Amino acid sequence: MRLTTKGRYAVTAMLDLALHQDKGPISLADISGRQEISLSYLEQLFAKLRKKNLVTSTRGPGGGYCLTKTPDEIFVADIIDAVDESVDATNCNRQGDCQDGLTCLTHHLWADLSDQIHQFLSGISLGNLVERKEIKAVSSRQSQVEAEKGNGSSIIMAELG
Amino acid sequence: MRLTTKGRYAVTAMLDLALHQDKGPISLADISGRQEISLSYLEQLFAKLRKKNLVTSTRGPGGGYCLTKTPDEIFVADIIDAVDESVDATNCNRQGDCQDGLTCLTHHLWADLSDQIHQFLSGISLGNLVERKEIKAVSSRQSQVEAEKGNGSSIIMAELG
DNA sequence: ATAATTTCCTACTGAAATAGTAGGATAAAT
DNA sequence: ATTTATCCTACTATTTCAGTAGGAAATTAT
Repeated sequence: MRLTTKGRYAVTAMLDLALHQDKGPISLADISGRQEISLSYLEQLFAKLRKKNLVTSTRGPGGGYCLTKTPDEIFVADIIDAVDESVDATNCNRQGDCQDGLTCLTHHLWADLSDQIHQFLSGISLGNLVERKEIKAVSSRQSQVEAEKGNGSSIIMAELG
Repeated sequence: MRLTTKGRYAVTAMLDLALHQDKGPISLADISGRQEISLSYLEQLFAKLRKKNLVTSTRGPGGGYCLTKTPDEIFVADIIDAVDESVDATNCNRQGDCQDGLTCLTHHLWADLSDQIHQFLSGISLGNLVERKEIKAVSSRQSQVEAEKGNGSSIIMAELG
């Protein structure tokens, strides 16, 4: 089992999509700018997300990605699974054949742990995350930073603040 | 965060110790035989377990390793931690400085997940595992296999069965 | 004493995965 | 026609895993 930057990037990018979905298709360049994830790496992750039917794409100017379902119907577990980060802690892929075709001494422990993690992550939807106030705060901070980058003016934001 | 063979081996070996602690110091060769873990790799893992004061060692013939505390006082989380498999799912080691010194969009999600996993694994002691009937079953199977290897006779076991 | 056992310690290694980079092809809008 | 953006493949430095190898030091038994 691993949970590394890959899975975190995927969830972060999908959450970014959920937060900005009202603006139509969101380009990976936008997500890359806001979340500071390499554009090319994002492309590879979204290839997998698209294959798993979590997002749809439109090409050309004004194009980008949209969520296939509503944020409430997309769960963190689905996203992590889509980019090949298994949430399974057993060595045998839950087959129970970890020691010469039979179960190893700790098989049941890892199976239980896997259940715990999976239950937790499949209980949290993008919709849940969007509603969290800590995440709203981070998101609005990111929008400000991007706006300042975009028009090169910190005076406007200073006036708003 | 990762949970791989390393952490699983460590927990399995420690559980093996707990199951056989009545026989005095247990050699890594014994554990290696029963759990099918490379002896040399076990040595490296036990170097870490010893540093974290989870086991004590005695050298020479009849020597081996003993648990420092009772099985009820040793928790799975301690073991995994000892062999450097962090149970932390955040990218910033819970510092909250994952994006330019500030928290990234999904920081709180990974912090919560980390709490879940840690809570689960630090709630399970070696003593708990020893009492589980699935684990008792696997352990007695392993003892039989080792006995057959040892005396080269399957007749005796056939009589017992 | 000597031999056997067992821990202890360091260095090395093949394989795999991560986290990218690079370069270009394809499609759509202005 | 140009720009924007996805799409696709291949390459790569770094790290870690999981294990091998070889020997030193300590302890027990013969």
